[in-house]
Amino acid sequence: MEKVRVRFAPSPTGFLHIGGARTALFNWLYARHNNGVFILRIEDTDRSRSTDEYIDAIIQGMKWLGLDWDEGPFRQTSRFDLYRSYADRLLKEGMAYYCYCSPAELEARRKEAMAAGRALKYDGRCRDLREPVPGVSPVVRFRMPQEGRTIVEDLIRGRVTFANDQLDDLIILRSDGTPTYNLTVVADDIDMGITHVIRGDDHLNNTPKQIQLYNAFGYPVPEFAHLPMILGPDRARLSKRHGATSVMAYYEMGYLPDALVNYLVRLGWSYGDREIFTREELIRYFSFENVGRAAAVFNPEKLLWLNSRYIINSPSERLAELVIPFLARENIVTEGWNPDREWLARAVDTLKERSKTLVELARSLRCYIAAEIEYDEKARAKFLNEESLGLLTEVREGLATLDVFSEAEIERLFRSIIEKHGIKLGRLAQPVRVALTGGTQSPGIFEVICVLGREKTLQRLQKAIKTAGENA
RNA sequence: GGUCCCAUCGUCUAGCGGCCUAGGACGUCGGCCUCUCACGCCGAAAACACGGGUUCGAGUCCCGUUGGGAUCACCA
Repeated sequence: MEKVRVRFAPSPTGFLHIGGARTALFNWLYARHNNGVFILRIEDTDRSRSTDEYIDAIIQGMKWLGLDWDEGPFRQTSRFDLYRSYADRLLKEGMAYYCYCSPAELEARRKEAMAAGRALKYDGRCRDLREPVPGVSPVVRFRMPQEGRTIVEDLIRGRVTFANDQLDDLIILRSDGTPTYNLTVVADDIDMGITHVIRGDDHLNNTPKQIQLYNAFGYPVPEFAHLPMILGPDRARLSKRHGATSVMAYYEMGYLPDALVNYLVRLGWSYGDREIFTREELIRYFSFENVGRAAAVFNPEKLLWLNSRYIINSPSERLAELVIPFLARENIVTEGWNPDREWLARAVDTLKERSKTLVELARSLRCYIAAEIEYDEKARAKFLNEESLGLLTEVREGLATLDVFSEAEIERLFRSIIEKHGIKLGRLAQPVRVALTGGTQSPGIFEVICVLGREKTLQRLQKAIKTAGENA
């Protein structure tokens, strides 16, 4: 069988967004599953809206997601000669013609058609024009067959039939000679030997037109697979007004790329009851058979849950590395901070099961790293007072003289103190927690003490004892 | 408006005629665990849009209705 060749073809008129990322992902998965080739092609023929910054942003997004491509990136703006030759062929063979209608005329006729309830379609009045209209630079239109039907055999949708008389004589060359979308896609897909066109559902209506172009050029059509759209909570197509749609925004918010990939793939694809997959599993199991047909609502809560799962399952050493930029961004450390990695990993280890994002992880790391901690006012009032003063002092003295500063030894010390006073562990742990972290929520108190180390612990206890004294 | 697509819990989905008393996951609510918060564990509420067929039998097949979405550019 012919080697699978697929492409992701974004237009650089914005950042890589969630919808585009999923299209890229499905292409990538299909390529990898079939040991095929994944091509990145930048569709930048609309030069007024395309920018190099967006191209960079798209590439950055792809890289962050780990969607590596085998060929490209190709830019359509550097392939105009190719499109020109395809258009010329059509012109020469009478399958395309010059159209002299002005944009204003076209617009007027469209309005008219809309009012009359007809299809908004070019009426073909320049089809059989013999002589050029002087002083007008024409566009080139494709002579679309008007008889019969065009059938799209879609790997996801099944058979979709279009009546040819619904199809427009589409413009393939603008009046300035530049090619338009439908021409460039077909020319490129032919030229690049694309075997499977995997793209958003919004292109389904373009497909019969493109099939006619393939026919005109005398090339067999590729396989098509139209993916369902991703919707916002209001069931409208996901867009900026729904909040974060740029892939890199999820980096900023502390998401792991694998979590986003996992979430995106499950939006519209399933594999029995399974929710969490490694990349290798995704590649192994991926198939269009399991891709759904209905549009899916993007659910940030489930993504957040998945991210927390990925954080819990990531090695702490790895998380320690990943969280450093976030510590800097949160102003918890300064740029260029170079911690003891082993210590950081231990600190992360105590926090990762209570952090849903790297941002949360960074923030909760603050109490281990900061030189000074601030007390939460309510926590201070409730736990650093006359009642805890003695206990805090006892803990401090005990810790100061502990032979081995280990979790086991620290716990032994705590147990002996509560036994002596006949109190529950909470009565002792909470004041110490506030003393060491400033708040009432933290990892296990013995872990905290251990990670903090003897020096910092004693320092903070000292300060808390002073505060408790003043509060008494 | 024309054309095309879609339709199972709030959300993502399993289901490809009998295994469905409709399963899983997120979220929600209760409980357990417990030094706090989490994690984990147990449990609960929660869906086949509607109406016709076909069939011994329909969430599953067909038709219609309704409702959503996409598209109809010298954008891609």
